[in-house]
Amino acid sequence: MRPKSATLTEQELEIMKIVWARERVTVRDVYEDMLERRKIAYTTVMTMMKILAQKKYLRKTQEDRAYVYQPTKPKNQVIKGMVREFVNRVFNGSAEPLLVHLVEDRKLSGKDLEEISRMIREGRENG
Amino acid sequence: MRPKSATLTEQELEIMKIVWARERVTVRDVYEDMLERRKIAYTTVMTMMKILAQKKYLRKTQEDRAYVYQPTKPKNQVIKGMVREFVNRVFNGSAEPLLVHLVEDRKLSGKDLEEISRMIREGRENG
DNA sequence: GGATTAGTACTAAATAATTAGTATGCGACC
DNA sequence: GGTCGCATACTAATTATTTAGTACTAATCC
Repeated sequence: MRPKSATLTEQELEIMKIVWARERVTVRDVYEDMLERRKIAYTTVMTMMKILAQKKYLRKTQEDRAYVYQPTKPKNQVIKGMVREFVNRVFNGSAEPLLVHLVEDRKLSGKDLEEISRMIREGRENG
Repeated sequence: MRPKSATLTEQELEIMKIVWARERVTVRDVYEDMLERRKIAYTTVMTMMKILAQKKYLRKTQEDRAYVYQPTKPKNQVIKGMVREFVNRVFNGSAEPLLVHLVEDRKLSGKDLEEISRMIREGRENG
């Protein structure tokens, strides 16, 4: 009865970050990337990527010996979904309290906010 | 080897929200609150609260027949930890991209940002 | 051609998270 | 005093997540 994660799990995200950064990867590519940061088995990476393919986050195409994996959804879209899920779960959907936390935690300064609000004002053509 | 959650899990958070809102609760209080939103067993709530007590999020004191539970950590502090964990995991620690997503997703308007940045400017005594 | 290498599929085991059943005790009520 | 309701402790089952081993295949190397 445990609910399946509606978004990417921690390890899935780790892998997707690598895939998005390179666009076209083999299991080996991802494996070697991850190995630099921690001990992990090749087959573990393979299993995770198979799951990501099942979940439609990756598309695989046979190419020479190994499969080549590519993301099916743009990073932006997926991350936005994760943010939305987080805001819903933790803040019941409203973003202001999140913002307050970020500021209190010095993740954002008033300067950052002004900068971004200026960006918004200037980049508002299509609404 | 699956890593234990460093922060509150989904259901744990659900319960903690109720506890924070009331400050002093019994299992039954939480159970009835949750029942309004979904089907759940009394013992399930009890198990979760026992876990939260083990994890030091709750403190229980015998009182009459049932235990009374109280939060040990303020909501603000715990939520801040969750935000931090999320920003680290998803955005490698930097908050600006999160902000951009929030704005793109219409969770925040330029007006919201300006408002909050004004609040910061005015409320900056101790830094 | 046999050994080595790199890849995949299949299988499975460990742990975390979630849910809940059963047994048991204690006070209230009749 | 027996029964009922409510509380807890203990136990356990289910599912998701993470990790990886084993067997097999195909290409490569000597």
